[in-house]
Amino acid sequence: MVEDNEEVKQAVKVYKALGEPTRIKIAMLLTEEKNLCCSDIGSKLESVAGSTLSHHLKQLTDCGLLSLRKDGTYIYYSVNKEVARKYAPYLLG
Amino acid sequence: MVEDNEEVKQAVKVYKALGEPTRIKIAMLLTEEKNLCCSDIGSKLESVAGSTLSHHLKQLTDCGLLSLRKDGTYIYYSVNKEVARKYAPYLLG
DNA sequence: TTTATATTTCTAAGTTTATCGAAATAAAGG
DNA sequence: CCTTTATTTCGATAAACTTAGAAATATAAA
Repeated sequence: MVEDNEEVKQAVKVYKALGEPTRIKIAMLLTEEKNLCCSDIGSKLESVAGSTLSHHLKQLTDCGLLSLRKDGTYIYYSVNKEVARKYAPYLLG
Repeated sequence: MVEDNEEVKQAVKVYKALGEPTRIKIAMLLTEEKNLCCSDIGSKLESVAGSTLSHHLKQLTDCGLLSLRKDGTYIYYSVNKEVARKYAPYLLG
């Protein structure tokens, strides 16, 4: 019987996060150019509401794939390369 | 602007397939032991209806992650290692 | 040919997800 | 303090997904 340990749970979260076109594009954007903020990212995608983007970024950070740094009103996102390397090195090119 | 080429579409499909607990377990099972048939796989998971299992296996093969070999009434599944290596080498341990 | 086994397809239910707009929160600048 | 900008939370809706049972299909075996 296959079990469901914490590492597998994280893998599922990461893959669920990447299994959506907008989110994989965000992840790919951030491997090319780090430290983009929410609105920078929005301007590089087509027509996504801010609230939608916020949900996507939350999923990507909750699974550990993105990390963030707050600076004033802005939040700068980057790819957490260790997590990407472990589960989806495809992102790193 | 980020574009949506065929390779990215396959990546999304693969990650969507792996972003579900039953399916990632199937994929992991099949990296350990190749050439399992649908009912073998079912017996290694807990309580999944045959029809459900069939849908999961279809998703995993449609994205290219599994390949299959028919033999009589049975269908034996294996992991397509090239695809796994490209998108999710995590599966290969 | 009848029976048994393996798998798929169909249909339907219940759940989750993606999305948006509007309101709320947070911080900066005037 | 008021305004602007950045982001999140809330509430709602439509689409997609997971699941299962029943019926259908396919193959093998008796």
